[in-house]
Amino acid sequence: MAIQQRTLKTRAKLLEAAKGLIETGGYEALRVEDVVRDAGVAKGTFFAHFADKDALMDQLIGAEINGFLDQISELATPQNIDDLLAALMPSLLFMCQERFVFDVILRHSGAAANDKIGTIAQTFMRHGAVVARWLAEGPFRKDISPALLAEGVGAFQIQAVALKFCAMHNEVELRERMRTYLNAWLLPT
Amino acid sequence: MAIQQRTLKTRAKLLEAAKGLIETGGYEALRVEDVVRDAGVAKGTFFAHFADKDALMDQLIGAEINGFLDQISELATPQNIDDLLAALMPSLLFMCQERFVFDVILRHSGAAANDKIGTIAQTFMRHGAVVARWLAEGPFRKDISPALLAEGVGAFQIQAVALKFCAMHNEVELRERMRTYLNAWLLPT
DNA sequence: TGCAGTAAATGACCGTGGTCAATTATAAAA
DNA sequence: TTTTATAATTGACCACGGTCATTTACTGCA
Repeated sequence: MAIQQRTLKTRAKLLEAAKGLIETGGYEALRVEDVVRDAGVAKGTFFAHFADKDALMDQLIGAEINGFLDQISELATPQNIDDLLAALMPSLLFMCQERFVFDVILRHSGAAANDKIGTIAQTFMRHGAVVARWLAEGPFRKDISPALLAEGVGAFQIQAVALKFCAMHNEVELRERMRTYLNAWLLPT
Repeated sequence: MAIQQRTLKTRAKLLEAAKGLIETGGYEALRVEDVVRDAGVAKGTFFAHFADKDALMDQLIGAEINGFLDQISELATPQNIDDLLAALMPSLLFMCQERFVFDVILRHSGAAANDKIGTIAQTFMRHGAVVARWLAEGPFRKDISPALLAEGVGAFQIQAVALKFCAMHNEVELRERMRTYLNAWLLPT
């Protein structure tokens, strides 16, 4: 039996309700009970559409990140650290908005063994591909592969955001820290 | 009024019970109710001693990591990537044992704004100091500060473990990935 | 149009982390 | 010793994510 119309409708209602609640209260305060109330369905229905609350988070946050990637993909290859930094900042700032969001992203950044790969994990691959292409084409170090360079950029992005949430290191701004990392990683002397 | 004897006794009982349960069932399966049952106290008592379940995890996991740091601290300064790698592997493997443990570590790796700094966050600082000293003394790149180099090593450690949990990249071993990172970061050509 | 089989939705129920007003133990002061 | 202040403990209770047997809606077929 094919997928029914109401299935799509219900899923859309759930997503719409969740988005509305997040707009007012942020991600951390989201409650499944509120989502199903606003969507006008029963609690069990939610879990027929999403494996768990985290799966909903994965979809919503993944969609946001994909938005940034759409923007980034249209850019010309950055020719220096400043341009690269400018391209990376928006998604970095998004990750910074809520500690909770950052934690969700960390949890989902890698696909679990036999599971289907999630939205956020997909964005990480997509992000890696875009950055690798840039690094291959731009004036950056060429002694290691673009893929490895991109992996490193990803690692430093996580590090920069993590330290942003850390009281001990707040005196240095996120952007400046990221600039320092990129210079050291991409243009060693 | 000074701290009472029974306070220390109760806390010790709770920690002992938790350790026992983790030995048999691992960290993820730990339940507060089981801890208080084994410790012979009421549930509320647990939360008088630990802000939440995560605070207990922070203490237990932090203690383990401090054990590795004690070992590491006695080592002579590594004179090459292989020796450095050998020194870093034990704690890396510990982080790998359970996805749940890795998530706890990530959540606690930075201190929250106005909170007291946690055990795991302390181990990260301690680890950074040890690695920075090594990198300052050893035959590694000198164009950037030892502190920055150590921060990078930390970032790559997280990256290596994260990819270990990711089905897409499992073909490369953790150790080899870490070696690749260290070579590229510490000895750029 | 009615029937059969399956997909979707329901909501009472559960597990577990966390709260708090009430109670009990402790130690200092009288 | 008795009183008193406060630290420590208790357990009933709540919040919220998640489950599942039952009910309802849909669709293809006779």
